Amino acid sequence: MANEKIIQDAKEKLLAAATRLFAEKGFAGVSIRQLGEAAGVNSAMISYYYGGKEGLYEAVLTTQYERLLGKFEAIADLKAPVEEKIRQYAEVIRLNHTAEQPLMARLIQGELTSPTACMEKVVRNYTSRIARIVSGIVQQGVEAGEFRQDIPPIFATLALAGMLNFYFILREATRAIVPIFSVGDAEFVEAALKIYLKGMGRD
Amino acid sequence: MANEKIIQDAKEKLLAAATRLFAEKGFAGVSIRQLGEAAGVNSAMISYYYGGKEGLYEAVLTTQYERLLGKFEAIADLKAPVEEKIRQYAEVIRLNHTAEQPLMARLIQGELTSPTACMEKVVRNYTSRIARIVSGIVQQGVEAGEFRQDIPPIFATLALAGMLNFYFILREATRAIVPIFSVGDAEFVEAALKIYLKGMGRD
DNA sequence: GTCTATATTGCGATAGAC
DNA sequence: GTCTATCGCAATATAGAC
Repeated sequence: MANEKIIQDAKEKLLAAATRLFAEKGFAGVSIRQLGEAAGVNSAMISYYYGGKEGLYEAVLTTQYERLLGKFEAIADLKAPVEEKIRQYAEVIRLNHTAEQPLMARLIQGELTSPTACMEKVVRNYTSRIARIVSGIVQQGVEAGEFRQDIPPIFATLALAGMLNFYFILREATRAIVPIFSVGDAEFVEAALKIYLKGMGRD
Repeated sequence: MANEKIIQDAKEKLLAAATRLFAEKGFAGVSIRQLGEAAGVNSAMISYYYGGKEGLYEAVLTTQYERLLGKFEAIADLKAPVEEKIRQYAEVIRLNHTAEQPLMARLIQGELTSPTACMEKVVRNYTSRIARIVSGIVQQGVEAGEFRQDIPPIFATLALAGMLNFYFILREATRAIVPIFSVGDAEFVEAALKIYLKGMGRD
């Protein structure tokens, strides 16, 4: 029905605007009035649809985490050598911070850095699930004899995730002033993978 | 004079309490009343000494950045092989997130992730200075023939900083639920250095 | 220097008209 | 479903007494 379409529109417009604004200013830095105005929806609708500002925030976080989780699961399920999976993982991280939804990455990183009290469970839940999936990929490399065996897979996972994500966090914070980031994201990812794949090599 | 001592005490107590509270809850998440109460100082003193909440925040950030910058400069100035400098750098990061001032690290990381509008210049200034110093250490390794030459030093620096810092960011956000972090920080740092030093090796 | 009291502004949430 | 109006509260900042 057309009515349901309109409702969906208002809900989705709120979700989209909230994703952007929360990412830019953090949960405490945005008011429901700003959220409503940015979405072109009356701010009272936030309570109506999401039960309040916190409910909207949780919806934003969950949506973005689910999207990311799905991508990592798809990579883990591929029939491919481990190096190819690692490269695809890196590419998801890169796209995630650039072309696709640059702000969503910032949102998740922000919540990671200083979690809102009420969101801790959500963050911990998804973080551990993602870590487990990527760790499984590294484990595959160890079992295939391609990766060294003296590093626990979860440590190797966190090292890789850190190399890639931290660069983009920093780039976002310092871009346009520091000349560091003039070379390009793809070049950094390539360099990081060189270090990582050699560092994890078995020989 | 005793009077100056007392003034200094109030200023310092505010700075110390603000460092802790801003780190825990972020800039927007703390009120000047909370800050004053935690410091045992009347909240009106914040405007008196620091010109307002933002001025206090800037003082906190600058103080902590200077502290960190000094440590990295000291390492860069050492007469030591590059591997030793890299290990000391990692140790500073580790201590910075654990024993010494665990919350201050969170504060800086938080500001890095989503800078307060008014703090962007401060963050960019210190970030670029720190990046340049650590990059100089890596450059030394390249020139000494110990590190590979096909990775730009600034990329190698960001990769190292990312491996180490991201782990602690994640640990802080997920600790006590996810069993990932039961093994210990020093063990992770050792594993990360193994990957990094082998990955950056010249052979 | 310190503190009380307060001016002013903005917040999140909701009752009630339509 | 949507919007206006408003309640109750908490925020920062400051004037002015001491």
